[in-house]
This record gives sequence, C-alpha cells and structure tokens, in this order.
Amino acid sequence: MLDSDNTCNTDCPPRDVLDLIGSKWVIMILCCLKSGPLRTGELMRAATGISQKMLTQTLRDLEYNGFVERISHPEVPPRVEYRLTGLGHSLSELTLVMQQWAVANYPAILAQRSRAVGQN
Amino acid sequence: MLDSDNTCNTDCPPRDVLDLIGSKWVIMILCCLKSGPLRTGELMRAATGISQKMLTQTLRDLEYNGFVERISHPEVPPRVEYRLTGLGHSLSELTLVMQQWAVANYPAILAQRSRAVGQN
DNA sequence: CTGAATCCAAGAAGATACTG
DNA sequence: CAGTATCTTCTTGGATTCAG
Repeated sequence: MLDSDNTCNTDCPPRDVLDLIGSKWVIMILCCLKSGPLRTGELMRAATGISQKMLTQTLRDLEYNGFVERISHPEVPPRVEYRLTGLGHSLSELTLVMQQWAVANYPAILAQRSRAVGQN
Repeated sequence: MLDSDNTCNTDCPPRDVLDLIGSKWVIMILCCLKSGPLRTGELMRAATGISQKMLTQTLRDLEYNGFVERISHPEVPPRVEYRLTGLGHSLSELTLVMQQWAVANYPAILAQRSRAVGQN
C-alpha cells in the first residue's frame, strides 16, 4: 500500500529511486549500455557531453545500487567494461516507459507553456 | 523513435519531464491532489514538511507545464484551489508506475548496497 | 489567507591537472 | 586507458520577512 492517507513521505523508496534516475546522466548511461557492455572510453564518446568525473561518479553510483556491473580485465593497458545487471535492465525498461510518456505528452506540455507565457 | 544511435541528448523530452518530476516535491503534490482539489493551506498540511516557498514554487511550475489548474475565487479573504488537469492525472499515473517499480525492487537495491559496503 | 522577495547553506556538476 | 583530486560555479531548497 502506497501512501495510505495521501501523504508521500520524503524518505520513501520512490524518492530514493527518483533521486537516482533524476541525476543528470543516469538515463543516458542506461541507454548506452542497453544494447551491450561498453568500455569506459566508449561510454565517454557515447554519452555526448559528459565529463570524465561525472561518468565515473555516475557509474559508481549505478554500481553501488546494483544496476551496473564493473568488469575489470587484468591487462596492460587496463581494460574495464560496464554492463547492465538484471536489475539494471529492469530499470532501463522503466525509464523507457517514462520516455514514451514524455514524447507522447510533450506536445501538450509545450502547448500549455506557450499559452502560459502568452497570458503574462 | 527514441534515441536512434544510442545517444540520448541532454535536451530531450525525457530529460525535461524528469527534471520536473525529479524536483523534490512534485510527486508529493501530485499525490495530494490525486483525490480532488485542495486549497493552499490544505496542501501545506497535506504535504508534510514543505515550506511555503517550495509549495508555491512547485505549484507555479506544475501550472506552467499544464499539470495543475489554479482556481482563484474572487472573495475576501482570498480562496485559491488547485486541481489536477487531465495531463496532471496522466502524469500522476506515470509516477504511480514508478512508485510500484520502486517498492517492488527496493529490497534488491538495499541488498546490493549492503553487499557493496561489505566489500570495502 | 495567499503568496512574493530576500538572504543563505548545501549539494550537483563542470574544468583542469595529476597518478598508476 | 582508467581513475582520482581539487577548485569553482550553478542550482536547489530552507528560513525569514513583507504585501495584497
């Protein structure tokens, strides 16, 4: 039962998950990894505009929460791959639902926005 | 078609929507309004912990994007009600999906987290 | 009652330089 | 190649005060 008497506490699973996928690069990373594992450098190129700091930071976060698996090959030079876990795939499907909702309703949102600015 | 070549640009509808529902109080407000219109004061009490500034700020944002309708009754003292639009109800259903995913997968996430800290 | 304005602290994110 | 560390900037959110 979610939200018994119409109050959604601040510290609830939904908030926790939202803070995750709400962070700027998470969706993009999930997106990039959906079709298969990638190396760090490949991710850097695939996720256009991300800095190295944000990339590793986001990956650590995803790893910590069990959405991404880090595979380090003991070679020289170092080779590291990241791949979605089962939970990660599940999450990426959830974000897909959101994306679909977003593209479906975006025209309505934009229309309302221009209506709103017109009134001022 | 979302995301043709595996890149999800920063300025895309999904990001835009995420920035909206990712903001701290949006879900809670949607939640509170789901069962019917509420006045400002009622919202203040329903959304436990919110400040007045964040309440009006969040409402303006929701209004601007067409999720909430502001109904001002020309009375003294002033009486204002907020109610979900059709788009708002649609969005609240989307957040419900997220909430369900969150509660369903939260145990797995927590388990992974404790496993992660154990390794360090 | 409703809500706008201001000031302030904390966190997120970017740029850059450096290590194994 | 992969990752860390530091410094700076910008945004969020909270506390308080004031106005219609």
